[in-house]
Amino acid sequence: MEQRRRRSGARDRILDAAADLVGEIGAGRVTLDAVAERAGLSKGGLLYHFPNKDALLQGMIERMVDEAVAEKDQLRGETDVVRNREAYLSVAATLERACDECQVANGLLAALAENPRLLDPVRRVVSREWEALKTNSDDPEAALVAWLAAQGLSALAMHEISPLDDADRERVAAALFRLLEKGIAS
Amino acid sequence: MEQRRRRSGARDRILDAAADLVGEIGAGRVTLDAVAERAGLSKGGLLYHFPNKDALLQGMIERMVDEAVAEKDQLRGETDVVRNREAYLSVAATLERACDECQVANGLLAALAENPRLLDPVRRVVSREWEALKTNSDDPEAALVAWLAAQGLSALAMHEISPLDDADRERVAAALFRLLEKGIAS
DNA sequence: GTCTATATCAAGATAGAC
DNA sequence: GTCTATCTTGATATAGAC
Repeated sequence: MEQRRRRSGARDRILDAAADLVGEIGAGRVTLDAVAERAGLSKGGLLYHFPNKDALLQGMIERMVDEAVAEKDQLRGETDVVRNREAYLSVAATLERACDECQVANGLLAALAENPRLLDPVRRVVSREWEALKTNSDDPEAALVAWLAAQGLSALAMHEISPLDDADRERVAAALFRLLEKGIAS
Repeated sequence: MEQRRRRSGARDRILDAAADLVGEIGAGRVTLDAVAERAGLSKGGLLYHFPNKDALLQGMIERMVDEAVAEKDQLRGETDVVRNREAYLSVAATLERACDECQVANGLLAALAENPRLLDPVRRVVSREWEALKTNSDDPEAALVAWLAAQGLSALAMHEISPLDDADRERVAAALFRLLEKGIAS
C-alpha cells in the first residue's frame, strides 16, 4: 500500500504533461490528444482521470495554487525575518521561484485562454494575501509596494516578456528587501 | 477624401469587436465567425482585412502597444515632474488607465493563448522602457521598484484577479509617487 | 483502469459571385 | 470590399471492448 503519498501517479503525470505543453505550443493549442501522448497513455485513459478539458485545467490550477502556498509556508519555517514578515515571505518566494518551473504561468495562461472562471482559486489566494498585508504589516505602504513589485516580476516572467537579466534581478531583490526593512524615505 | 484619419473604419471596428469578445468569452474561444458577427460584417469580409487569425491577433497587439505608447507620450507633454521622470510617466500612465478599457488585457491574453510569439512587439517596448529606466533615472532603485509595482498592478487587473479597492488604489498611488520622489530609506 | 474505435461538430480557410 | 457557399481538418466526447 505504498501509494498513499502520490495521489494517483498517472494523475500527476498528466498534469505535468499538460503544463509542459502549454509552455511549448501556447495555451489555446493544447489538445487532449497531445496531453495523452506526452503523458504516455491514450486519450481514453486521460479522460478517465479528467472527464473533460475544463477538469484538466482546473486540476492544473489547483495543484499550482497549492504548491505556491506550500512553498511560502515552508519558507515561513526557515526564515526569521520579522519586520513586514508576510510581505517578505511573498517577495522571497517569488524571487526564489524565478520561473525555473513556470507551471504557475502555464496553468494560469491555459485557464485564461479557455475559461476565465477557472482562476477563482487564484483570486481567493491573492485576495487573502492582500488583506493580510494590509492588516499585519509593520509598514503597510512599503509592504504593499514590494508585494506588487513581486507580482510584476512574476507576471513579466510568466508571459516571457521579462527584460531583467541576472544582475537586474539581484539589484531588484536587494532594493525590495531594503524597502521592506527601511521603508520609503520621508 | 476625409478618410485619412481613420485607417479603414472597418478595420478598427473588427479590432474592437475582437477585443470585446476576448474579454467576454475568454481568449481561447474567440472565433472568426463571432468576431465578424460582432463587427457587423461577414466572415468573408473579415478575412479580406485580416487574411487569417494570427493577422487579426497581431493587429490587436500592435494597436494596443501603439496606444499605450501614445498615452504615455501625451502624459509626457502634460506633466512637469522631473525626478525619475520616465518611471513617473510609466506609473502615472498605468494608474490612469485603471482598466476601464482593458483592451491591453484582451489583446495580450488572446495572443498568449494562440501563439506566444505574437507578444514580440510588447517584449520590445517593455525592454526599451526597462533600459531607459536603468540609465536615465535619478534613483534607479526606486524607479525600477515603482515600475515593477505598476506592472504588477496592471497584470492583476488584466487577469481580473486584482484585490485592490478604490481606497487601496489611492493608497498605492500615493506610496509609489512618494517612493519616486523620496527614494527608499537608508 | 486503460484501450480502440467512432460520432459529432465547429473552426479556419478558400473560391468565386456580386 | 463584401458576400455566400463549401472544403478540410482536427478537436471533444462517447460507447463499449479488453
